[in-house]
Amino acid sequence: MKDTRSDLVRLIKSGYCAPRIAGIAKRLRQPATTIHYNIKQMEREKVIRTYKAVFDYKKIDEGFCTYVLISLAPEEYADPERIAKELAKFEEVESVDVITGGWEIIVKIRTENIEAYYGFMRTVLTRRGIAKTTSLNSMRQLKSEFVEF
Amino acid sequence: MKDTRSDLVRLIKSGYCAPRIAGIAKRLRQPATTIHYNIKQMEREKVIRTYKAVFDYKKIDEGFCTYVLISLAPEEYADPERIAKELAKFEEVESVDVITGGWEIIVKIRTENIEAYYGFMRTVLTRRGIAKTTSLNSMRQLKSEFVEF
DNA sequence: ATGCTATTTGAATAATATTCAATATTTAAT
DNA sequence: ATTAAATATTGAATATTATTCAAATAGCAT
Repeated sequence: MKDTRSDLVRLIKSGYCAPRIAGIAKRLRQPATTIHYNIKQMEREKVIRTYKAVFDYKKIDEGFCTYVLISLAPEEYADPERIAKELAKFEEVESVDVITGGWEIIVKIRTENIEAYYGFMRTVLTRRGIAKTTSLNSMRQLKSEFVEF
Repeated sequence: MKDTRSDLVRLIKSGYCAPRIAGIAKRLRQPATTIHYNIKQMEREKVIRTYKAVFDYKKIDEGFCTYVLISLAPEEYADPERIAKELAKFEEVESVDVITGGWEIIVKIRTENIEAYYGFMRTVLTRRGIAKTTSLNSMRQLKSEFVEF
């Protein structure tokens, strides 16, 4: 058996999907061409960024979810985006925001389990510029990516 | 002009999309029927929960993004999910998690602006059971829903 | 090796997206 | 209010894509 599944997951995690125009048209009781026109317009204007799949993350070995609050070292205050951009590159990272409040960055991370998270933490969240981290572990996810569980 | 757009946004925000099998097949250099078989399997097994659109949220009047750390009142400790579930119902809420650490719940909220957020905060985040909230405003989003900006 | 089950695949069909041209609606200027 | 220009809606025709089906192949347990 080929391992098609992980390739598939990787692709549809952030793209390779499309709107179901016929279904939308039926639901909104409008001609498919009208729906098509409006959606293409939103795509052209970049209102829609992409289409993607949402997973049951436990079933794709990303069941362990953590929010990490990051305090930067003073020398990074001038440009918190530098580190934020670096963090965004990792596939384990679902989201990265530069924030106000007691911390500079919040990152949402999905790994298989606590060991994998510990590994990520040690290799990534200990780099120069990151002064301190606070991990908030998700024990239960009621909603994610606007999708209720 | 009909207001097709907001209907459209509402629908594709959490569904009414599908994988582009032909595109995936070409990319992975595999027959479309093989891709189709594997994807249908993942759908049956509920590995894939749904397909959805990702937006440039500023362009759909959801540009103001906040993470809220919630401390529950002691009488809610036994069942933090009760309140978490309630919060998940609001369309402004992107995600809700019950967490470990200094707070019980973390919520990600998207509103048009700070006034709309204030309104949400006053009506929703002040209900019985919620003892204290800490708002972390997103000043810049580098990644969201696994999609880099 | 044998049989059994799960997966892969190509050919045929069904369904859907897209294009195009015509019509209707909105917008802005006078 | 009238007009002209730009934008949006729509049905019919076409192109593309998903899906079904049957056959072939590969994996697995005994």
